Amino acid sequence: MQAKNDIIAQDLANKIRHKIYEPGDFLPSENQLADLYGTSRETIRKALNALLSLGLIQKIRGKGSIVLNLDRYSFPISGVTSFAELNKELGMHATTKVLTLEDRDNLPKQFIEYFPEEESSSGIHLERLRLINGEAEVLDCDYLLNPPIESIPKQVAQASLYQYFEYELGLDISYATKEITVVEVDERIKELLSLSNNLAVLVASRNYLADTTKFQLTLSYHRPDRFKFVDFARRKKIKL
Amino acid sequence: MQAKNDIIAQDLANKIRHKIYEPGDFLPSENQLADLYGTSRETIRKALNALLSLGLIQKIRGKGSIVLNLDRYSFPISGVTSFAELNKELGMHATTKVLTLEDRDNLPKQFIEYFPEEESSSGIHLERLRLINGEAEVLDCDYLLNPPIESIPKQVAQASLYQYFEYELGLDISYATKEITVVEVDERIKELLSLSNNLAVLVASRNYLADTTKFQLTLSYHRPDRFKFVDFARRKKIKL
DNA sequence: TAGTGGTCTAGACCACGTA
DNA sequence: ACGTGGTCTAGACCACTAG
Repeated sequence: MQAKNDIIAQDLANKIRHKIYEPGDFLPSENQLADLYGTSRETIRKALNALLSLGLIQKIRGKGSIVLNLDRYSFPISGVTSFAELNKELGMHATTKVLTLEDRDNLPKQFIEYFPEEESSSGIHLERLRLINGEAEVLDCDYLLNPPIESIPKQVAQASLYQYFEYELGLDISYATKEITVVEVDERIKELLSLSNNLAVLVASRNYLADTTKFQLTLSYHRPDRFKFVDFARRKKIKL
Repeated sequence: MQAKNDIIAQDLANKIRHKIYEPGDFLPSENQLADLYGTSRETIRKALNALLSLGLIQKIRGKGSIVLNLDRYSFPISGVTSFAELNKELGMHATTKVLTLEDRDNLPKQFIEYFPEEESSSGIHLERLRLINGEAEVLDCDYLLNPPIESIPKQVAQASLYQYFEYELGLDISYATKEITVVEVDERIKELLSLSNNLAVLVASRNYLADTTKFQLTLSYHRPDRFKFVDFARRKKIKL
């Protein structure tokens, strides 16, 4: 059973997506929405907060909730999302070539620099080349920690890891930390990505389950000329 | 008057910062916190949600709220934050050299490719070189839109734009969209940043006030070998 | 003055984890 | 059985924007 506030948030997001509420429009007021959805105002507010943090709306006191411009220029793709999901969402028609899929007792060399804390963890080493229109775009190097991941069927590596984790294994993927840098790569990666020099954009991430178990380390090497990371951010009220 | 839930969130964040609650510890339960702070549980939950989205804690149903590991490896610096704020927060001892500060009737050429929608907007063109230990690190090129920004005193350009906007002008800085790419730069930028080739990391952002007024366009050119962007992200429940 | 969002409350019921 | 977080409610008061 989905929470009522999530259902409402999803419904409003869909209506914004399908231009039932257009950028610049005001949503119905919170009281009206509460009537519309037959719920309390606090529940409506929780739904609106979800849209707020996604950058779909902006709330203006005394006036209402205005739909923001999410088209053309901005296109937040950050978050914890798999390549397969992005591919589907953006209609990229990408293909995946599995280069490596092997069980290991310790972390492959290339990962140690970025994830030294997992040096002696057992897991599954997975390397996949992502191609768009036949051109190499990204090299995804994953290390799936065991536990909690016992094994990866070959066709899953080819398709969607996240769908397998969430729907087959019932894992609750929750959060990630990411680090974007520019690095020098070796000849192998240079050739795989058809780079003109030895620089690539590296996105290194640690991915966690809802119970704080770390389950995935990823090194994503991107072609610098194709890399683009778009983000929506709100000014923090809390100072760390 | 600060909202009670913000005060509580700030207080808990401080206690986590100062290791009163350490990574791996559980916070007091929501009911206990409600008693401690003399407030209702829903207010506590709003405070905890702020810490959740910052990546400071993880809530586990049936168990409690556990403090996450924010040290060593991860260090979320994303969001809508000015260089002066980062400088202070991280103790970087950076200096700023103002290269350009002039009123304009239209957008400078270099901005048009990234912000075509503002081509004929008047504003203030500001270029600042950020140095750390005397070495050029970042070139920040800003265009402050007029309105809402009328003018920038020279010493403000030297110090903190955001402090001036928020405390002097009373502007309510609210959100931003950012785009990170790798670009080829011209000779001028190459020399300013002492680049060995003509590649730089570009962070282009549009910054908005709470009433959705766009007030700042920024092009930040970073040395690739020094650039690092760290982010914390939660898996989205809402599908766009 | 009326309507909007911002905040807070006191209580309720549920689902999950632990013992 | 008990404590935890997850959700929802109906109402209250406030601050702000508008006509």
